[in-house]
Amino acid sequence: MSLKHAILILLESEPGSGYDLLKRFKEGLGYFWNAKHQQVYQELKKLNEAGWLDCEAQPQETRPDKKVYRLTAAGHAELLRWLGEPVQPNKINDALLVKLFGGAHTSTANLREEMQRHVAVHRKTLDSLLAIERDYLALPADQRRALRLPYLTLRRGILGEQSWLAWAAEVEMALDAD
Amino acid sequence: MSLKHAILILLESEPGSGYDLLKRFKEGLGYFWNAKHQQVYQELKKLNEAGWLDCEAQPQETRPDKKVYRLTAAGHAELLRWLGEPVQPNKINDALLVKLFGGAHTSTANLREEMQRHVAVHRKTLDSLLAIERDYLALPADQRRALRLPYLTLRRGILGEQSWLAWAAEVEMALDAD
DNA sequence: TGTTTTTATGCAAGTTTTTGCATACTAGCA
DNA sequence: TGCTAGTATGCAAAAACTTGCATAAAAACA
Repeated sequence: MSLKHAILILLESEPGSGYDLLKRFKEGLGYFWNAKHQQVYQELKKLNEAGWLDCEAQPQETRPDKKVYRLTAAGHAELLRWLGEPVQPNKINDALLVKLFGGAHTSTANLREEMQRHVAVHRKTLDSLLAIERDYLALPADQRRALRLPYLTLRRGILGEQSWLAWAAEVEMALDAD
Repeated sequence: MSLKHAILILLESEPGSGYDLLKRFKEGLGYFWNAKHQQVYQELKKLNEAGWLDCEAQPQETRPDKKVYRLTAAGHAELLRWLGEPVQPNKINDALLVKLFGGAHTSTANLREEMQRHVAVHRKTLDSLLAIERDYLALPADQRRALRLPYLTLRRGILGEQSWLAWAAEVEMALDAD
């Protein structure tokens, strides 16, 4: 599992607290790796106990204290080890498709509504991904170069969402044919 | 979670044993809902205890006994309830993208190899989905009509894999530019 | 004849993830 | 002034899922 390694990657580029990581997840990695705050805090604790992270409490005047984590040498080594190892192909668990698969037992209207809800979500995601892409493309060449691998993951999101919406159009046509 | 409901859907169309269900998973649902055999057997036990399934041991001469499960009225009601309820949008956890996101800490050659492994898997999946589609399209109209919802899930698989491969071509180009 | 695959089921232990609850202070809005 | 959103962390329990082990007989194959 890669929550561990997602965290290592984020902390490798910059140390931070659990809360910081959660914000960074939302901006980038979160599009293809989801984690609740409880899980991130737990995982940080475990990674710290395993010796992959160091933790330093950072007192703040007006806010609760931050615990700032950073990679240890062992953590860095583990990240490199993981990067050198093949990751196994993704398993997909998609409840919407399960519902559609069994959709014969419910009404077409119900399926149409369900699809519309999901279309709205996917369109919104696509919009925000395209906005990120516009910002990226406006960067100077050296910064674009530095971010070219995260950009490829962004492209995956964009192509994936576009493909999803194209499929949804097919589904709509098929359901309308009833 | 929908393993429960995936099982209910499969048993609604035809009663069967855990082993039967596993085979049916492989042929269809398994492309978008994964479950190991242990999980299916456990889940059947739970669904039986919850009163959604009935179980009847079916002795066989040459084979170990089969436990054939079928929906109860309560199970049927639960399936309808679930179908009427919105499913929440899918969460994606894709380790390959995590690796690519953090790929700056490893070699381009390593990333290229990783991509090639995944391309091979996705191409194979796409091929088998296209083969299923060919069979479907060769069916007489009434059978095609009966299977039109599962066919839509097949289309999702096909469009998704094609989109994945198009993305992989982009990645290959980007990595070659190094 | 020996090996692998298929049929058929399951326990036990571990890991991962979710859900629900809990605290506590600040800033901005109405 | 009271409400909502944001900052910042966590425990405990449950649910979901994986991994490893285990049995047992038949069929297919080489």
